[in-house]
Amino acid sequence: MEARKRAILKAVVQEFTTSAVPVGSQILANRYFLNLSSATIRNELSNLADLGYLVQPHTSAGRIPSDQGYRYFVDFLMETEPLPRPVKVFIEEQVQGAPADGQLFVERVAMVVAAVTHNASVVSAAYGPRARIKHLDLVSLDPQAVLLILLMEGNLLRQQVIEISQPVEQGALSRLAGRILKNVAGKDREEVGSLAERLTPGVENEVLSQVLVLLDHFEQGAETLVVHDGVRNLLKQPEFTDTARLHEVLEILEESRHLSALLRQLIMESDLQVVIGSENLTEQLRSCTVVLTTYGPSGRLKGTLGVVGPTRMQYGQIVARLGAVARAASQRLAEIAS
Amino acid sequence: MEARKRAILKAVVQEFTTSAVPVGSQILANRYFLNLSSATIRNELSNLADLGYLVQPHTSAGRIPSDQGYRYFVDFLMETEPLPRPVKVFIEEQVQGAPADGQLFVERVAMVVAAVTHNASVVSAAYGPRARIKHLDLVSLDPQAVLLILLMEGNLLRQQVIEISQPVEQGALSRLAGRILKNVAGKDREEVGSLAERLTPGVENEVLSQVLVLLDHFEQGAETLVVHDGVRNLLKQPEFTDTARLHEVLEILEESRHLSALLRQLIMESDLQVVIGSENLTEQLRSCTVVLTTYGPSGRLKGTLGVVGPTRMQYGQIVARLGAVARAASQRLAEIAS
DNA sequence: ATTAGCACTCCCTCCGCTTGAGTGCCAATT
DNA sequence: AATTGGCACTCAAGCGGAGGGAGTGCTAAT
Repeated sequence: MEARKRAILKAVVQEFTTSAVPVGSQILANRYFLNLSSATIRNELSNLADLGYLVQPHTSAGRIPSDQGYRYFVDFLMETEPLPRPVKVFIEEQVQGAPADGQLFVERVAMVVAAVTHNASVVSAAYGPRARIKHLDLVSLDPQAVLLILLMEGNLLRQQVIEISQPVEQGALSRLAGRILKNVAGKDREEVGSLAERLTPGVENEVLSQVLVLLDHFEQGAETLVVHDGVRNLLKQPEFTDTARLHEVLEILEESRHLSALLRQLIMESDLQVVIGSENLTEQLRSCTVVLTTYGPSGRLKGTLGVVGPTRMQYGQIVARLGAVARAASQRLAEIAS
Repeated sequence: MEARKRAILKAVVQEFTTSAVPVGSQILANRYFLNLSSATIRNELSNLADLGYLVQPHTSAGRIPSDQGYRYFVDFLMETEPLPRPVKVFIEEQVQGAPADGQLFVERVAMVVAAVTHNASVVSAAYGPRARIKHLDLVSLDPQAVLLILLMEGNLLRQQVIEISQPVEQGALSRLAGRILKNVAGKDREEVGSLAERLTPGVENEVLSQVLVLLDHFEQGAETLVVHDGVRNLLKQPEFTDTARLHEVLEILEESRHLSALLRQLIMESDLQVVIGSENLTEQLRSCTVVLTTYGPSGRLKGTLGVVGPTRMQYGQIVARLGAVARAASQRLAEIAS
């Protein structure tokens, strides 16, 4: 595309993302292209519309970017905005002070993302199929019931009540837990699996197989480790004055099953993903953009962190800020979840 | 108030809560009072309005209940609806199958409340100042840093990184944890506090004082243990077609600090609380009703569970269903968090 | 290739009109 | 004395047309 067309497309996106009003040739000529007349710009706009980058809400209105227009903008024209000092400070303070607890950590990060992007945020805990067991403990509830406590890398803590075939009292349980831990500490799902196969039946094996169940549960059910925040930010956007739109989005956000599926399917591919409007496979998100990136202290451990908002969002700013939060979160997690 | 006035007020509330349209004398005469003329009912409606139980949106409209009208209805006229069989089954299945983990348990309960009341739900974890320590463990991170894991009654699990003054390796840590646990198991904040005072300085005391910090943190920061769900249900209600209203409510729901403060202040007083519209001390909830009740396996351990919705809600149904969830949750918690 | 000029389109807002549901009151009825 | 039918009155909501204005597309001139 010629340079001038690109410049005009860029101007349209920038103008529209801040004003939310379809932008006309006059405004572009006055604010962005002082050396061109509005008529020239009209011709270019018309061309850009023919090419599919812009659309007109109705005949006598200005232009707004199509999904394809936003796509071109994000791929070729967008400049990531430098972080304003206060935003940088806010992110660092909040994330550096985030609790070690995996669940609380995720909630904190979601809060920060929502605050700095002024959109809804979505964050999943750092986990992965090769995550290692960090600690394990057994607590006696009644003679045959035991609470299994499992701490994974990323400081994800889970508990599960398990039944054992013969009564064991707390002292023996603690020793058993210590013995098992020696074998499984630092191991991942697969390694523990092969360990369990080699073990003769007995209480130790019963516990191990439950550990496996819990690990698998972790894996599929990353659902429980996805949180969202900042829905209130969406309410301020004109595209959500119609509550029907918002209802669709909330259906996704409040159903963590859907949400985790969405994240998993998207984040496979690359480190920064911008999914614009109709590019979304999820029906309910067709009028939204989802921006996702990953964070994590290591290659094994990956969490997702993202933004959900109207397709009209300030891409440059949001990508920059999301990246900053991701870096801070990775760093903090390396400290506390080593 | 005379019986007939009460009957008419009751009819107005019932009609309005389902239709969301101001109710006129005609409809009442036709559907509820076949032996009275609409003129008679008009007189009664006029009286009820003078008494402050009803208001008129405008001169030539029907009547809607005022906050005072709803208050009278809830105090004297409401009949708790019997649970439909499928609802009963749903509640029991979902709550019986709720995970042992305190956090996940709360999330499950919030989902159930939202589903059966068709409103937004708010649930806090079962906790109290006299909650007892159930288990405690120490995990070595690096030589001087230790992860303290604390399991409380109600299966609330928290972790905190603590610094110790001299390096201790994992084996010794585990023995130390066992020793401390012997002393603190089954004790509450106060008992652990007096224990710590009697202890000579040393690593054991350092750990104990951190346990106290964590317990205090639990206490004030019940904030982290309040979840909400079902905001999407509110979007279907005509009173929230204006997004400004919804924004106010979301400000409260999404700020868990506010939310926990709200719950704490409300639930002090009685076991079932219905706070209607302007009765709310919280500015942003002035057009909402909050219905709260408590649940818990014991007197020591109390959680809150509630509904936030428009003042026009089906009080009888919601109170009944909330109660059913509370009972199921108490029972389930007694099983798993003994 | 650019631009001034101009007719044209169409949304938006305002205004007045009509409709209809509902009220309040009065006089008649039981 | 309570109830009721009758009736004038009120006001929101829906409809349709007029006017304004922002913006376009086209044409002809530069």
